[in-house]
Amino acid sequence: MKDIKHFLRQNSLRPTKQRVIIANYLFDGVNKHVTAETLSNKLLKMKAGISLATIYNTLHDFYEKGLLKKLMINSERVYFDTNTEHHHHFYSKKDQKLIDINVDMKVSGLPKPPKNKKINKIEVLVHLDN
Amino acid sequence: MKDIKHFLRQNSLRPTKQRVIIANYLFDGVNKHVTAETLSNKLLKMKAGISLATIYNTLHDFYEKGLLKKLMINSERVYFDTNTEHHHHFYSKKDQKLIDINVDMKVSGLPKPPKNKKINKIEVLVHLDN
DNA sequence: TATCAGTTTAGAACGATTCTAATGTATTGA
DNA sequence: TCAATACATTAGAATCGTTCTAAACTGATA
Ligand SMILES: [Mn+2]
Ligand SMILES: [Mn+2]
Ligand SMILES: [Zn+2]
Ligand SMILES: [Zn+2]
Repeated sequence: MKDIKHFLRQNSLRPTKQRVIIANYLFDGVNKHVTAETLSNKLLKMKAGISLATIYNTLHDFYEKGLLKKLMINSERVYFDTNTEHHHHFYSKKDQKLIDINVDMKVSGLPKPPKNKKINKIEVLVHLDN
Repeated sequence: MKDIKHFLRQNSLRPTKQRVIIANYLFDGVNKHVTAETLSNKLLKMKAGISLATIYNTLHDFYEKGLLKKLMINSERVYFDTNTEHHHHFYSKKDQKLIDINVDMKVSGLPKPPKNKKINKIEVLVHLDN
């Protein structure tokens, strides 16, 4: 992501100082799973104090533009995923960490969905012990 | 569940009035997915006003005795499942409803878990559109 | 039936998230 | 270039599901 400002404009997002900092971090080429809190901590370490309100706003703005995926695997916090391809996860509750499963997995033996309902997507979550 | 009092005692739970009412409803032979709120509403309709604190306490007590499974598929509320067998779900976000998938499903192509980690369980969640 | 550990309860506290409304800034068109 | 304006940022309040607290209550036991 060389020109983040251009990238943001392409996605109908004004390249404000805060968005540039956050986008530079999130879209550096390494897929990430962040929460508002982990992102805030990371930005503080980078000496970029951005208010929590802006962090929430920005994550949602990026999500609405399709730049992030939202993962709701846990009732205490929302994860945002920079990998927007359909994929699955390993999840360690102990570490509160997600790891992408990008390989092609198949789910067989799936029954028909209930009447008048259509399958949107299938999510496999592999819980790790330790 | 004929004798709920006996059932509760067998599980090291005192058969108090509130627990008997809740257990009678939850373990009537029909599997259910409840949240504290849906359970509270159901009990109100049955003219059994039980405080929310007791509902949360009781759900957690039953969970700790292995009588309920806890499902965290959604960041806004916790579901408790009376089906404690390993199984999967259809989920309709619109209806906020879960439907059990009891048939034998297989997930193939799963990669090895990360070093020093062991797979605890695999959960398949099938999101429905409407 | 007295005792007491366990239970229930209302309401306070908590924590993630959203909202509010005041202030600041990117964009644009004269 | 530079106001005018629309959009963005922010601190702090509000919200909402859930947990905690501490006082009143009750089931189990002897
Ligand atoms: Mn968070
Ligand atoms: Mn609930
Ligand atoms: Zn991912
Ligand atoms: Zn179920």
